[in-house]
Amino acid sequence: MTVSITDVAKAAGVSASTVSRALRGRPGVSDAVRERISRVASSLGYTASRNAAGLASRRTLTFGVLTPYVGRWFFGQIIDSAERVLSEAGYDLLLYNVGSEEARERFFADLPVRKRVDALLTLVVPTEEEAAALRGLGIPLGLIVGGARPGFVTVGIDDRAGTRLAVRHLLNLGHRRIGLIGTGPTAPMHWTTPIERRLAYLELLAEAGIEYDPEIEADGEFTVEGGERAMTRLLAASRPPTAVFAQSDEMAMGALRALRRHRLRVPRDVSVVGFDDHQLAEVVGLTTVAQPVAAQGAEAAALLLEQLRNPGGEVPEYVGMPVRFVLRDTTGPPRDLDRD
Amino acid sequence: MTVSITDVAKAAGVSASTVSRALRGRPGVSDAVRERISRVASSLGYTASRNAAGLASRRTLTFGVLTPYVGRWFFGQIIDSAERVLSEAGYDLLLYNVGSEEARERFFADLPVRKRVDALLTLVVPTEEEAAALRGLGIPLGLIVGGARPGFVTVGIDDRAGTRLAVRHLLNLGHRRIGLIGTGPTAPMHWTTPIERRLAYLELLAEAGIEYDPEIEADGEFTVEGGERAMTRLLAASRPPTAVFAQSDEMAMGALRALRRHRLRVPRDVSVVGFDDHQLAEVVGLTTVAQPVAAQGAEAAALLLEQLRNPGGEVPEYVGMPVRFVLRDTTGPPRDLDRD
DNA sequence: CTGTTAGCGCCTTCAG
DNA sequence: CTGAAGGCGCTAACAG
Repeated sequence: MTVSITDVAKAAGVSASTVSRALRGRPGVSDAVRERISRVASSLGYTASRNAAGLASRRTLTFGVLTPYVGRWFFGQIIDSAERVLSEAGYDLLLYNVGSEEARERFFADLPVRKRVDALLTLVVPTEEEAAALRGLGIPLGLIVGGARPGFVTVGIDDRAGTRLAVRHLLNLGHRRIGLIGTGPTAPMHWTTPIERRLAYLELLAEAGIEYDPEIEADGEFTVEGGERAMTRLLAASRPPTAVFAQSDEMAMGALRALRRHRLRVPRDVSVVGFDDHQLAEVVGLTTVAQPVAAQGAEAAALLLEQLRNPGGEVPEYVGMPVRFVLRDTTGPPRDLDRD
Repeated sequence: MTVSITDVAKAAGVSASTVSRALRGRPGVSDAVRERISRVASSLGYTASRNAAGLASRRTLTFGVLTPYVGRWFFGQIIDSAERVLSEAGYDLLLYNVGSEEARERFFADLPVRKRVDALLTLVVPTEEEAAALRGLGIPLGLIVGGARPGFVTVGIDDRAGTRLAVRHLLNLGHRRIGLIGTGPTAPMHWTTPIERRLAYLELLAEAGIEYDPEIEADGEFTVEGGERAMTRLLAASRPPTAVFAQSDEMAMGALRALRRHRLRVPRDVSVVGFDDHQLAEVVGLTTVAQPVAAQGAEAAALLLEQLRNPGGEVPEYVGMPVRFVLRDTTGPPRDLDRD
């Protein structure tokens, strides 16, 4: 039913090896024969099975991508850009969504990518154990996040620098009560982004001689809804903030929503800064810190491809991408400069 | 280096067949042996190669997903939800982004999924030729879109009904000059969504005795930026609209942005309705038509799985999902009721 | 330049 | 209940 290489070989009156060589453009086939074979192959609608080819050649021409979300903007952008680079290079992409604890365990228990992919790019930051399991795969590994991991080509941004841009901006405007929306204390330790951003926030407050107030820090779960709940909590503080730094644009948008519900004007009553430069940040006029998202996916994919092409070659351990402050409409001076 | 089934067989003192049977839970292995094998396998870190297994069994336990975008909200949601259902069922997901004309041609020329997937779900609406090529794969096929296609299990919504909800709302508010942002005349004919939505818009205008004015229809390319440009064009019309129906929330958000730039207030000066109920629609208070996006992906995946489990079984040709009108803050009565 | 011979790692008969 | 043999579709040596 499905046409195989021997079918083509017979039809073209040659051996299977010749068909294989001809179709893959390898040397050692006369032009005449090669052309005849191509014609026969396409008339029969033949395409080599990548699985079988991979089995024989030990190259699957497939990448694995591990992600905690597909539907969230940041991850979607990265998968999209990585896929473009890979398909351009002739690679397929096997996608694993390990967002739930359950799916994650299942993945690391089975490691279904074993012998199935030539390289793996992960958007979830592996625990030490998980990282070890991945290293055991014996293939090039890539990671996108704010800090390097041994054994992985890592692409990321300087979360601290980005955060400093955001918080410094609020300080320069005269804010002294600056709230933080990030992850709560339950955040997994291996996912460094929120930790780094929080530390930079604390650092800047300290530098400005402002005392940290836990009452104006809340967990926004890195989602719109979580950001909304977090902002609501901040507003209920005994002394609410005049400005808020949200660790992601999605949480910032949730915060904006909460403010609207409370009939508070932005930035007159409260200023808000996000992080990411989400596609819709411009639509809502959100002041934020931009990071090149798609570029990170493309770069990571390209580095892994390079590693596959040139196994002995040197690979950077960490590639940092630039961050950039983007001033829009959600930040302004505090209303009561003398309030604090 | 990488441990194979024979390694496990040797270590456990049995044959490879027995290992295969034991690990896959097939009958015909004594409990004692089965347990010994599992222990040995996991101590060796053995996982069967899905590629090799697929070659032998002719079942790849893999789904192919064809999509025009990954990073856009609608598609990301669908891929996400489909992936959940599939990984739950033990299937892997091979993702193909055929957004560019080039990638699309490459995909249909090679059909790299051939012999590589057990079923295929497509989020791009294939042309007749492409559909034929896919049918030639001889595997269950799924499609997510607003209309059925022969040979595909199709999941979708009633685009006309959804559009009617949106436009009727504007009419009820008293609007008579209602603009349309969708795709231009260059839209590919096989992608029915914009066509259907446009037809429903025209129908309703006709029913209301309003003459269609091409000057207040513009192409928004189904993106935020495109929507912004389209709205700008509508505002430049000799008689600008008092309300706009955007065929997607992303375009509607672009329209909102354009209105803000023009210092027009929403809904006082112009009303805007979108379509989709994007995650951030609530944040910007966008009135829209909601469709169950994730549910469509999950349903399509489930239907294909069912088809794989029960090849002879009956399959619905088309599964329609409900749409629902969501009233928020971007719509109101026209300012000058007597203006038109 | 081309064909033959061996597998790749696994599953599926078919014997026992 | 278990093992041996054969083959899935292809590529990689090795001969000519």
